Amino acid sequence: MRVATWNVNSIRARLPRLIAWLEAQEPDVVCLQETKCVDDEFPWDALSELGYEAVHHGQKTYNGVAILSKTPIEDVFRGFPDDAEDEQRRVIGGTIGGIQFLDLYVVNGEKVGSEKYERKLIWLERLVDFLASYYDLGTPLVVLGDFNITRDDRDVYDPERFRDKILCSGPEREFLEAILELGFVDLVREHYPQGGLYTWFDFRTRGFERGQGLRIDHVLATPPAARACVEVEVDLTERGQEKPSDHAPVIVTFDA
DNA sequence: ATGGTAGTTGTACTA
Repeated sequence: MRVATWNVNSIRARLPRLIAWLEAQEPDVVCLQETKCVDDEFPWDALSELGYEAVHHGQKTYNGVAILSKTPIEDVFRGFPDDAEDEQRRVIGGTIGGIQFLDLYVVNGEKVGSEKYERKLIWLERLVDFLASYYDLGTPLVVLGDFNITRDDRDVYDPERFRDKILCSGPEREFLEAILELGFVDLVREHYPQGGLYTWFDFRTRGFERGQGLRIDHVLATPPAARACVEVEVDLTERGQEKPSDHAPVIVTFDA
């Protein structure tokens, strides 16, 4: 089973690329972030024509997550189960082929010390509580998506430039570590311990053209899922296409 | 310390 995560930065703007990428890569499961649309604008038919069933938790203009799958998606839930408000749609979960998936678009946080940053930390605390209380972490579970956090300096092209800045600050990284301490394996790190493999490149600084990126998209797996992982790839070719997202897809392969 | 681009939107906001 080939499983991908990709922040598409608007599924409507990215639809031509998404279709070409699905045809080329033929992943079985795709977790998307930043769909930036409501259900009525979601490209159900185009995805169905490619053989994908989809579940979506979207909103106008911002956020939005979706799971695409060639086989049935079961036990779907949208948002944290205890979130009555759910104004920012950042979470969707489901089970495919006996593996549970949790697709996340973590709050960006704008700038360390800002109000959005404080909301990011509160959101992350809630995520850790949710993972610890909702799941049996001895079962196959993959938590993946745009975490908007670098794990450590190996994930930063210029660590000094980003020292204690947003996406790299200590408190953010501590929440990512807290998730890993629950027993998750960071699959990209496991396969590329040397670092220097990035998933996001800032449009503003022409980061991709300069090789200046960050690894902020992650695939975290519980031990039974991690043991089945045989291959990990960041699709930098996609990031170099015309009209790309600012994020590259991350693809992992699980042996059946 | 700041800005740069992109998407959606509507003449600002988020990333």
